[in-house]
Amino acid sequence: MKPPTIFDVAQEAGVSVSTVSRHLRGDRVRAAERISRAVAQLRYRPSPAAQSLKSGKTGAVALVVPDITNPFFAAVVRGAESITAQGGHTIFLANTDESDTREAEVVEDLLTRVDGMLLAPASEDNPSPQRLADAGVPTVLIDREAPSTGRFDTVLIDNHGGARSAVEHLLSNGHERIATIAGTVDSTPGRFRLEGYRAALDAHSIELPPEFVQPGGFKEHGGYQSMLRLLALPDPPTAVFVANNTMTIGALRAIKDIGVRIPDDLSVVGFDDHPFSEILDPPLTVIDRPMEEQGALAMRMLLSRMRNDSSRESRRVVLDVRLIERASCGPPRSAPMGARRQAARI
Amino acid sequence: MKPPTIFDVAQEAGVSVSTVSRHLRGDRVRAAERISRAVAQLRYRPSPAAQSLKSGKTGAVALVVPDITNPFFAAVVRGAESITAQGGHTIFLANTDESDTREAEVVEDLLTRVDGMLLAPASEDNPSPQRLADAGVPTVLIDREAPSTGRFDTVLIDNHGGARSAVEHLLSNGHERIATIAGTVDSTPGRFRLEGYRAALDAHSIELPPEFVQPGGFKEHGGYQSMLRLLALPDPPTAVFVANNTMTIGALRAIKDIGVRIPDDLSVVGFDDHPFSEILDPPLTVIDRPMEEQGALAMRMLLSRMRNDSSRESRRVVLDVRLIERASCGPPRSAPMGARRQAARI
DNA sequence: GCCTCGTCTGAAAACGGTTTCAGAAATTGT
DNA sequence: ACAATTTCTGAAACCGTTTTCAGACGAGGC
Repeated sequence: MKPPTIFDVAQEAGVSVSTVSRHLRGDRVRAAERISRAVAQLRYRPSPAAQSLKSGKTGAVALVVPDITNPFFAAVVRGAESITAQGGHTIFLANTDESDTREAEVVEDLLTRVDGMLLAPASEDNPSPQRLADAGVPTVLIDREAPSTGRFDTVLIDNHGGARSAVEHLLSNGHERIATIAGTVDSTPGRFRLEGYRAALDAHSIELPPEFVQPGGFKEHGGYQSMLRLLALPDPPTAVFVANNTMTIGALRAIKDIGVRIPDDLSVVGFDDHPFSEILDPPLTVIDRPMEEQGALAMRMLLSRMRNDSSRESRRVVLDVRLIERASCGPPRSAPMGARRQAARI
Repeated sequence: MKPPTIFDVAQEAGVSVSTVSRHLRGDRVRAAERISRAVAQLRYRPSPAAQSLKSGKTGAVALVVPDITNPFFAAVVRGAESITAQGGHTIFLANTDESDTREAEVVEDLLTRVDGMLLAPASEDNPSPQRLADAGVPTVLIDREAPSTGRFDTVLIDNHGGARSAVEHLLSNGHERIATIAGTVDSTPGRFRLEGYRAALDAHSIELPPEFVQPGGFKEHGGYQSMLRLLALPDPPTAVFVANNTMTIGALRAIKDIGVRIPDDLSVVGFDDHPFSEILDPPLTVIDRPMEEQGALAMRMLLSRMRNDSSRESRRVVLDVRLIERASCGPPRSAPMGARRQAARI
């Protein structure tokens, strides 16, 4: 009934527990054969609790994300998991629901149960990374920075550049009235994507009506409402850059409800690709990034950091993004013929 | 540097470790005030390793799924997580990549680290549930059964009824040449959805050409290939029931590539709803089910089972599904006028 | 003021491993 | 065959908690 202990194995094999322990850890031992048989027969597995009590290591890492149902974070989890699958670490997963207080709770709880943590903080000014640093838990931040606290290993993507190239794609199609549905501004992706958007317009000296920046909060409903507001404007935009995947769904739903046509009436660029993007009508132009790679890289950095005893100085990696051109962008209705012709050639 | 132990707290508060332990577990203690202060000041947190060594409980549950990037399983994880968030259990997550051998590995590894397990087995005849039963780990199966072994608590959905109502919806639109892209037949959902499909056709005495059942393996690529084969048939179907979400994406991509139009040339019903389903053109008719609820319910059953010391006999819960009618189904091209008119009224 | 009773306390023994230490056995060299 | 090594072994300490077991202390009854 009760799981067998190392003592049972020792007894079965007629040796001391020390010998069994040594054999299991790889030492040469005379009774190796008998011990292996006893282990197999009793189906013995060492107790992780006892092992980690002695060693101080838990053999586990935590992975804390704002929302596992977001395909991006699901991909990150998968990428991270594919790395640990080899190296014998198991993964604790926790959702924070984009809430700082919930994040503080789960971090506090996980703190003692893991050897390291992969964290996508809910906001930039939240205290979790600092807490982890204080507790001496190796930590790698994913997708979001913690500028208030010290340096952390971080795996980001080029949010600024991605947003900028999205907007530039729209500009090159002849658009000038380009709006954005922005994410939460106190998160790294939200902030930089908004800045990239602004920078692109700035570079082309295009004035930006304040109502062209709509807060969508990275939520589908926010994207829906924002798009509704944009389309209700007396002088609506001819193109919209939507700053993440879930808001894009909401925005497209609003567009569908209103009856606006893409790309004839409105051009749209989203952020983050999805298998569905390709089969929408029209297929959606998006900024794509290596999602699983981002999770895998973060996990590799975490494992390395856990080995190197936190001596090495912290690294900040920025992954490249790329524009996937599909058919959701075209020239604006009132565009000069040049741009219209140019777009038609694509 | 090193985390403080209960001994440090005892020293700081000027009492014995026993007293500290008692206070933390809720006993009335004279030095309660001083101890609390010492705990707060040292930021003491009991070591889970030591606690579980003593108690035999780990305070963790495992959640083993075939593919976390499948939105269904992501939703299940979220639902399960929302339950444990209250009750103080943390979640180990593992992916099996739909592989029996990988599943055996992770189950074997997790076995000793958790008090209970939520498992969506990769196939129906795999040995993991039996192994868990042998080891005395409370287990609840999600979405997939283990008929070979004994009874387990299981949370299923009405796959048979869902498939059947999907096909009946197509029949009521006047279709008679209805194909299916089936999942892996040795999994519960794959098996029952196929049977439900067959049952519906049988009930209407419709003969079924063998090539109308295409194996898609629950993968996007399989859905793509299957749809290509169906459309290349000399006498192709006028409607297709696709047995899961990922295959549906592939199938729709094939349809788009070929240039077939929905629902004019082909009607389609998918299994599992998705935010994107509504904004496809045309919006996709699907069988929907309570995904997060399925995860939450499974977790509730697991926690209950963990309390009741596995005495109670096992329960098998089947959740209802429902058809969401959208615009991807219409009468077949060659349908009799009656059906065509009837469909138009909808 | 003394005895009894109940409450609170600290020492010590687990829990199941790993690791140090010293001694036993096996090996080598002569 | 004996000493000097080397390899292997078991006893015991330890990791940080919880829990049992007595004993100390204070309160209440006579």
